[in-house]
Amino acid sequence: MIATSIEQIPKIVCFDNTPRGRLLQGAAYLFYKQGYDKTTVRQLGEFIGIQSGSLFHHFKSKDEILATVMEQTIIYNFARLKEAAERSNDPEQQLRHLIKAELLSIAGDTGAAMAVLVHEWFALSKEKQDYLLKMRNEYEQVWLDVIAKLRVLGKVKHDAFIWRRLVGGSISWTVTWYRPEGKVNIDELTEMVWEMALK
Amino acid sequence: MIATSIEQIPKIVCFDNTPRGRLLQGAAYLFYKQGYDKTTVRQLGEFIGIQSGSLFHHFKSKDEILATVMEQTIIYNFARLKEAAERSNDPEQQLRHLIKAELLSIAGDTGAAMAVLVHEWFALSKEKQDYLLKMRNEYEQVWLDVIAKLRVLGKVKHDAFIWRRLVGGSISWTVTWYRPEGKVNIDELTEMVWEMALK
DNA sequence: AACATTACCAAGCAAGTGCTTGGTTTGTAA
DNA sequence: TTACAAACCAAGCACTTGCTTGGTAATGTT
Repeated sequence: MIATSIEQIPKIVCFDNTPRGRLLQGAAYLFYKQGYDKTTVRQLGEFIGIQSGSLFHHFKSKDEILATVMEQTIIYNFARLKEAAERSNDPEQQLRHLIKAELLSIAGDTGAAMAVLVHEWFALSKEKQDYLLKMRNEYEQVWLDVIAKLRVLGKVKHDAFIWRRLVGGSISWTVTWYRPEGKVNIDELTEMVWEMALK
Repeated sequence: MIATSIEQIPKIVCFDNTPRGRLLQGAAYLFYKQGYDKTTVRQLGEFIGIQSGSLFHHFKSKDEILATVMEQTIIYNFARLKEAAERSNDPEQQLRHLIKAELLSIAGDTGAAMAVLVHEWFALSKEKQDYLLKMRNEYEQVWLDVIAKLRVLGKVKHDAFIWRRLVGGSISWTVTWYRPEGKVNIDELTEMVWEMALK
């Protein structure tokens, strides 16, 4: 179930192939599988094939490793979301694209990293939380722009923030249950969420 | 922001007033505010006003404290959910009651304890996870029974499990954002989720 | 070849962790 | 009053943790 070395795990797209990138990749996987606190620097070192002390040549603290995993994940998925929004001019179709993009982030190729972002949020230091929250707000703004247009069209009646959180909840929660080999794929799931969202 | 002793915190309904109950109450609060791993037995002892070693007169490990907090929370909210289901015979109304009951669990009087259940799941040992999963299945069955009736009526078209997870996601996710002093109350939220859920 | 930079090792420190132990106090009921 | 169990204390053990340090190997550039 849990891999013993970094070669055996699926690649997470938001990390490059430098030593530093592989380190983040391994960290994301272990944090995902075991949680941040239960993953020791010794274990992480062994996993990617270096001494635990050598980790601190790349990052000055374990906390910074976690923060960087999260930061890269947000950056990558923010880009993906913006691309999705630009793929159409019709708000209803834009919404569909946003839903699919977010599902891909969470249940697809960056799933492990997104799970870390969701589950280990409180393990972060307060300052790093604040920093990442700013990036998160930009991300949310893409959603809110589309929702605003849907409200003008009368397709969304409720408060935009609350509505977004309910829809976002359905999507984010997939992190706890979705498996690619299960009975629905991302497209079908997109369709279901989309129908629910647009009453 | 974070209380320094147990007298200052709001009571969580699922724990009684014995020394053991207060211990659980304090643990739930600290685990909620700081996370399980960042809460030390020394801190918990100080919080409820005993020596850290004395905790182990009541529980044989820190892990068991966490598991008990979760167990009591599930038991309490399972009872609440069953009551809710029995409050009506009309499936649509039953659904409304279920939604409200679950929102109350998560965003209401057992919110802190439910947050622990959600966030610290991985901190549990594998055996305790399995044990609690069985209770969780009973809980889910209450939902599935109502959904089955809704499907017969044509009110729910999609797969029952997936549908439940999407709706449950919206509800569970409130743990990350809902504040009682915010712009919607539980009843309004219930209504929003209910409308979304029923096509 | 010479240098600079990046990547890493081996060893260990200081602090903190969950938990144990042997004993004392407090509550309760006969 | 006595008996007994529940509740708690004070001290500390055994271990793990993140991280530092002083040095070496690998890599790339000119």
